Amino acid sequence: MPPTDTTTMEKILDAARKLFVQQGFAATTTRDIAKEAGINLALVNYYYGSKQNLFKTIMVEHMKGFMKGLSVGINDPSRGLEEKFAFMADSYISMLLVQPDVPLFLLRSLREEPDVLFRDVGIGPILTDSLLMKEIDAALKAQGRSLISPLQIFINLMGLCVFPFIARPILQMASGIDDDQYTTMMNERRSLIAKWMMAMITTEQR
Amino acid sequence: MPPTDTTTMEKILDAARKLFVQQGFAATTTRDIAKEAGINLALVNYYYGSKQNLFKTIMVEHMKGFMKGLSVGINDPSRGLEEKFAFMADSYISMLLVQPDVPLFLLRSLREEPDVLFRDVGIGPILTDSLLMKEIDAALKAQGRSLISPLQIFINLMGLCVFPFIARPILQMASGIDDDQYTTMMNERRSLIAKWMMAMITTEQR
DNA sequence: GTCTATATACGGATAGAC
DNA sequence: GTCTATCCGTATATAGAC
Repeated sequence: MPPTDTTTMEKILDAARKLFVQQGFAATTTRDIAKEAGINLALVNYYYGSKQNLFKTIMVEHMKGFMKGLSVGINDPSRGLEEKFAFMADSYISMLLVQPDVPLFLLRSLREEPDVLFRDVGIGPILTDSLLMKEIDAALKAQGRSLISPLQIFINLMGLCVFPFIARPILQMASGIDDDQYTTMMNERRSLIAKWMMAMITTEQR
Repeated sequence: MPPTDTTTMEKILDAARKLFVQQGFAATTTRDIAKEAGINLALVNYYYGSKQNLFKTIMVEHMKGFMKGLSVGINDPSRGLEEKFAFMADSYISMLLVQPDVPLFLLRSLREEPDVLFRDVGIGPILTDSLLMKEIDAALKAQGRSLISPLQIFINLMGLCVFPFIARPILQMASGIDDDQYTTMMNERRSLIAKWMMAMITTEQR
């Protein structure tokens, strides 16, 4: 995206983002970051104080981006339930094809520093009163399946989108398919997921 | 599980397993391991040569355990398709409730050292000729949905089982539910997943 | 703002006594 | 087999010159 970087601060941030997301906090050194950014080692601390602080900056940035996108998707009044599923799946898959390492980075980071979630990102239970959850709930009730929590369905949506990217190495090995075939499959999921979601909701209770 | 450890080698292995799985390779020090095991620092290298080698031992151990369980599940001739789904989901969820950090550990490790997969574990495309894949394929064809790869369905199965554990922190935050409620939900999934899987397969093509 | 040089600490690994 | 002591490389961070 940035062919010619602008300021030194941004060079550092770009390098740090790339390395932290790929390797995590402990495996990334400030020397790696300085080299990747093409700047002097001392400048990392000059601009960002500490490695910890630089990491937190990257983490909060990604976390906020995710929450923002999610918030828009689950509260879009212009789309019905299936359209919401389709739009969200398509959006996530587009993002994941470009940045496949981000989910693992976020999930890993949240285990190491769960406090960041509500301290620096200010995350609350944004799902609870969302339009999407209301619509899922209504659809379930229409099928007489009110015993199932709408959250179960939401978890499925996220899992169907994200998991194939997180688990790509092992899934590709176990199935013996190559990179191109896998990417093709991910693109097919753009439209499949919404249909699967509706099938899970509308299947009759047994 | 082990209230009284036996040999020094096992003490080290148990400590290393716990810490590596929780924190990953880079964030875990040999000193941490020695302290956790209650043994002398020098003994780590005495028994396992290097931190790298100890880590690989743990990684291969978990990887083989996973592959073994998977191999059994997908080739069980005594169960039909829906029963396979139900059995596999139930097995995975039981394991994940006890060891929720293992999937993230494996997926992370495989990114860092993908070679270990076929070098030390000897993993091939075990899915390709499995009974489960044949059955999924047959079920899809029976619905006139031969355009969908059975692998897509398998990915869904794994995602529905594993993802809620990997993403637990963020999902719990976003929904505002507590630990007990979340565990209850995971237990409900034991029986839900197989039904969802069948719904995804048997829903009519549109 | 950017560089060199360095303080300070920590981590992996081993030598050698017991 | 287990311990103490230590070597040696590397990492974060900063002081101070330019």
